[in-house]
Amino acid sequence: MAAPRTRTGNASAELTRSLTATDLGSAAQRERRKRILDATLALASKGGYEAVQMRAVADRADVALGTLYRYFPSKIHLLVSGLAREFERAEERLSRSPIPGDTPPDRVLHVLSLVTRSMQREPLLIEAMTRAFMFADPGAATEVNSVARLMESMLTRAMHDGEPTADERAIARIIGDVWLSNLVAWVTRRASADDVTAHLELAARLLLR
Amino acid sequence: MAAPRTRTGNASAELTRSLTATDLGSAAQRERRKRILDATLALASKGGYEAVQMRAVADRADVALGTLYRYFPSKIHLLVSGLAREFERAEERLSRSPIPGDTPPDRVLHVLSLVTRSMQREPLLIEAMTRAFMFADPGAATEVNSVARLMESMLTRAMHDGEPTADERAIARIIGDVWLSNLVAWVTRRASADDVTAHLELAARLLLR
DNA sequence: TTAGGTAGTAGAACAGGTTTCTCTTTCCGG
DNA sequence: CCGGAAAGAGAAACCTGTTCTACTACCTAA
Repeated sequence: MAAPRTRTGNASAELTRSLTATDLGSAAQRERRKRILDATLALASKGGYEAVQMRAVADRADVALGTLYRYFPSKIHLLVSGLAREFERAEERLSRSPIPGDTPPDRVLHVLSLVTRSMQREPLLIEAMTRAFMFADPGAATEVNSVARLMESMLTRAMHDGEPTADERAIARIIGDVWLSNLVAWVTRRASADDVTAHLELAARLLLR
Repeated sequence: MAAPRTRTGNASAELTRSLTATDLGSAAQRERRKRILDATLALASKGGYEAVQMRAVADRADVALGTLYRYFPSKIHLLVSGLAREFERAEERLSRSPIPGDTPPDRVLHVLSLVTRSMQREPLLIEAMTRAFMFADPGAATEVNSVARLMESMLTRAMHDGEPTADERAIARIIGDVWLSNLVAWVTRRASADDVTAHLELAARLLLR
């Protein structure tokens, strides 16, 4: 990034972690956090990664720059936290009704096709969140991890309701890996949305035969 | 990045592309390009992505900052071009002797284990190049593409000598995808080198059974 | 009530990627 | 050899992520 001046001090070891939703006692704080993430996603939707500028986010969220940094210690934390919130919402939506599809691979592909559709609906938003996720360094591991967990749980749940077997879990992880790599390829325009879908279907076919 | 001021002008359409090795007629230019990439890799080895600072690269390569930007229009182009050079060298080395391993999956895993070993030998270098590759935007598509091509050709060649079948190509691509995703997980310390190896072996086993 | 700590605001300051400007130097066709 | 274009040097300027300072508001425990 611009000038990640060699991080000083940092004794409390909590300085590099975003304030998670549960940390925030006061309603005003939850409200602030929501405004910040809303502003982030709005800017990302409109102009992608580069449009998510910290001053712009702070302005739009009606918060001082210092406050923004208190809630999210870097642009990466901010965007990945936004991604996590989107995943949480998606999982909530998914859990409300059974996932269509007769076989596990069908259902996995159905879930992933939702993402592919959102790629076409909100390309800049997906670009911003994907690039942040991929660019993250260990300092944002907590946030990245929670996204990875959500992703995996969505995929394993799609395979079937009960507890997944080890192989099923492995397959879900591989499909998730293919999906991530293809997302990256899509961001750099090396692959179209149709390419991504085709590759995912092929992977599912090869893995679940 | 810091200040990718909305790119102005850019009429020649060549401004956003690195000078490839073959573009460079003069020996002095090839030499300059080599010095720049050497400096880049040296700094990356020592301090990872954040240590590859454009002014530092220019200094170390004994080149003016403007010249550096003439050769590589951004830090991302620079690092991804360095990665491409490494891949070319690796492919050259690989093509000199047959790849060990009795079965296609064995050979693919052998090739990938070379990378895993280099991850342990030069973690910061791998971190720098991986993050640049993953963070790339369409402006660096040319460079990213050439890396992707090299990677795929290395993997398909590892499977066996002749022309690969469509399924083989697909499998190589999937394994490459798994590898990339795991590289990212390794960079954020969500996965150890052993985890990466284990996941790759598992993927190979599931795909090539 | 009051001292002290926490969260917030406003704005300056700093760092590093990128651009721009102004020479010099090098190269090349005539 | 000559003049102009292209390439390079050097340095300032600009933009945006990040950090820091000074100040205010509020909340809580003594």
